[in-house]
Amino acid sequence: MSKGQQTRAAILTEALRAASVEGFQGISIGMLADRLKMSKSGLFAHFGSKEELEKALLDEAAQRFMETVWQPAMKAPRGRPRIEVLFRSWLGWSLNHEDLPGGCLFVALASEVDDKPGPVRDHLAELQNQWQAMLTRSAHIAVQEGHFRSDLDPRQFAYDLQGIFLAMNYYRRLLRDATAVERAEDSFRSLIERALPLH
Amino acid sequence: MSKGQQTRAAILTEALRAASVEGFQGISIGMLADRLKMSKSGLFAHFGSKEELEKALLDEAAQRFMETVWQPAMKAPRGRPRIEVLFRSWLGWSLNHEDLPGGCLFVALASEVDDKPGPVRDHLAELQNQWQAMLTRSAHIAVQEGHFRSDLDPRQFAYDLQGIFLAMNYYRRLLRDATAVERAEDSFRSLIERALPLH
DNA sequence: TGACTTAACGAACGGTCGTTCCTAAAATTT
DNA sequence: AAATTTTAGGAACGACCGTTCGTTAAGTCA
Repeated sequence: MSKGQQTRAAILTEALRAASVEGFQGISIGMLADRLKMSKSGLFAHFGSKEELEKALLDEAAQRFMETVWQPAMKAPRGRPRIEVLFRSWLGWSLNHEDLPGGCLFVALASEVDDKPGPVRDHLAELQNQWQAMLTRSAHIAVQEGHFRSDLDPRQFAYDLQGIFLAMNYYRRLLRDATAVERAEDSFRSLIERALPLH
Repeated sequence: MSKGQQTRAAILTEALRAASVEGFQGISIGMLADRLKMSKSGLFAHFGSKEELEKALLDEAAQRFMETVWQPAMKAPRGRPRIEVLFRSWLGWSLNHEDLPGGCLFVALASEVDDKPGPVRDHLAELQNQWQAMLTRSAHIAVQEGHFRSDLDPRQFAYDLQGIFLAMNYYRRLLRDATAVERAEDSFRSLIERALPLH
C-alpha cells in the first residue's frame, strides 16, 4: 500500500469515528487535519471536496458493515440461525465503541441527510434499501427452510427488526438507558417466536 | 400579545420548521433572519444566544407535542382506547407537513445531540424520558383496566411502540417508502394483539 | 543515483458563523 | 402629546468554513 493510500485509510478511519459522533455536518476538514496532525490542504487533496469525502466515508462504512455484520451471518446455516447471527452482529456493529464511538453511522446520518437532495442522500438511501432487502431476503429464506411460518411477510419482518434496532439506538444513545440492549433482545425473541410455525 | 411576543412566536414557528428539516446544526441566525425578512441582530436579540434559541425551540415543540398528541389521548377512555388514540395522534404529529416539514423534530434531533453534553442534550433527553414514562404509564393503566394481559411489561410495551414509530420515520423519510405508515399500523395491531389477555 | 511522480504544506480567498455595540424607530405607558 | 421602554437595524468583530494555488518534500521507480 502506497503512502497516499495509507494516509487516506487513516483519514477515513478517523473521519468515521468523528462522523459517528458529530454527523457529516459536524466534521470539518480543519478538525480532521488537526486530529491527524496534518494540514487542511494536505488532507483535502485526498478527496477534492468535502462531498467526495462524505461519499468515501459511506463506502468505507458500507464495506466495514458488510464485513462485520453480513459476512458472519452468511457463514451461518440458512434460515433462522442466520437471522440470529445477523441480529447479534448487527448489535455488535452498533456497540463497537472503538470504531464508532457515536454508534451506528447510518442511524446518525439518516435524519441529517434525509431532507438534503444530492449524491450523499442517494448513496445512503441506496445502502439502506439494500440492507432492508437483505433482511427481507433472509426472512424469506427462513420461510423456505421451514423455520418460519409460511404466511410470514418477510418485508414486515425486516421492518420490525429495523424498529427494534432503532429503538435500541435511541434508548442507549439519547436516553442513556443501560437496559437498551436487553430490551432489544427481548423484542427480538418475541419477533422470532411470532415468526415460528404453529405447532 | 405585545409586538415582541408576536415576533418571537413567528421566529419559533419558522425555526421549528427549519429545524425539523435541517436540525439545530443546520439552522443559523442569518438564515432565519432572511426567511423572516428581518436583521440578524434583531432576531438574535430575542434569545441572546443560539443555545437559548435551541432551548426555546425544544420548549415550543414539547408544548405543541402535548397539545397534538397527549391531550387528545387524555380525552379518550383509559386503557386500550387511549393507547389507540395516542398512537394515531403520534403518527399525525410526525406527518404534519405544515408545521414540521422534516418530520418529528425529536427524532431529527436525537442523533444530532446525543453525544453533545450540555443543556440542550439534557433538555431533549428529559423530554423523551418523560414521553417513555407516559407511554409506560398508559400501558400500565390498560393492564389495570383489564384491557391488557396482567403479565405485560409496560416498559417493554413502550420500547416496542417507540421502535415502531422510529421505523416508520426511517422508512418514510430516508427510504421514501410509501408503505411506511401502513407497516407501522400493522406492527401496532400486532403489538396490541400480543398485549391482550388470553381468552 | 537520477528522473519523475505523488503527497503534503503554508498562505490566502471569499463566505458565513455567532455575537457585540450603538443607534433609530416603533410600541407602550404616563 | 410627552416620556419611556421595547424592538429592530447596521456595521463590524474574530473565528472557522471549504477551497485554490504555488511550492517544497517525500516517495517510487528506471
